[in-house]
Amino acid sequence: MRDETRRNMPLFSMGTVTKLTELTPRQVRYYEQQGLIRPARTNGNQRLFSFNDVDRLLHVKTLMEKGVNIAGVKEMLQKEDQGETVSAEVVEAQPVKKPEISEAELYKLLKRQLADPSARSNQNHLLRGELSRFFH
DNA sequence: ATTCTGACA
DNA sequence: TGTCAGTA
Repeated sequence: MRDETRRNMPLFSMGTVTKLTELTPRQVRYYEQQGLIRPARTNGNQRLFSFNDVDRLLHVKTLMEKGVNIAGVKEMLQKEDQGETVSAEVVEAQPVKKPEISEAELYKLLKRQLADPSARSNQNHLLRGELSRFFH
């Protein structure tokens, strides 16, 4: 199947996403309300995030850490969605380059997560299960 | 055990 | 944003 299709495949649970992004569930839900992401839902109304969602979330995170507010992040992601390049001062913040998280970076994150021994018998099994579908 | 929505001493 | 409540 097409790569874009794979990247939009609903795979991850809230728990997995919060561990992958280091964001709190509160933040993830809030960003969704702001229209920054639109994860799919299970029959039980549970969110199912795609690779793209995680990617965007990480993007949002780095932007916010640079002092950009929701309005600013919203504008930047919106323009990037339109294919435009966000260079800097559209917002009341610091100059933002091109923090677009690369797939390589995302894979590294996932790999570390899967290999992390400190995270004892946690839910790596869960993550593996979710990813197995992606790598099918 | 997890996640969800709504609400605010 | 945190957090507690009452569900599904």
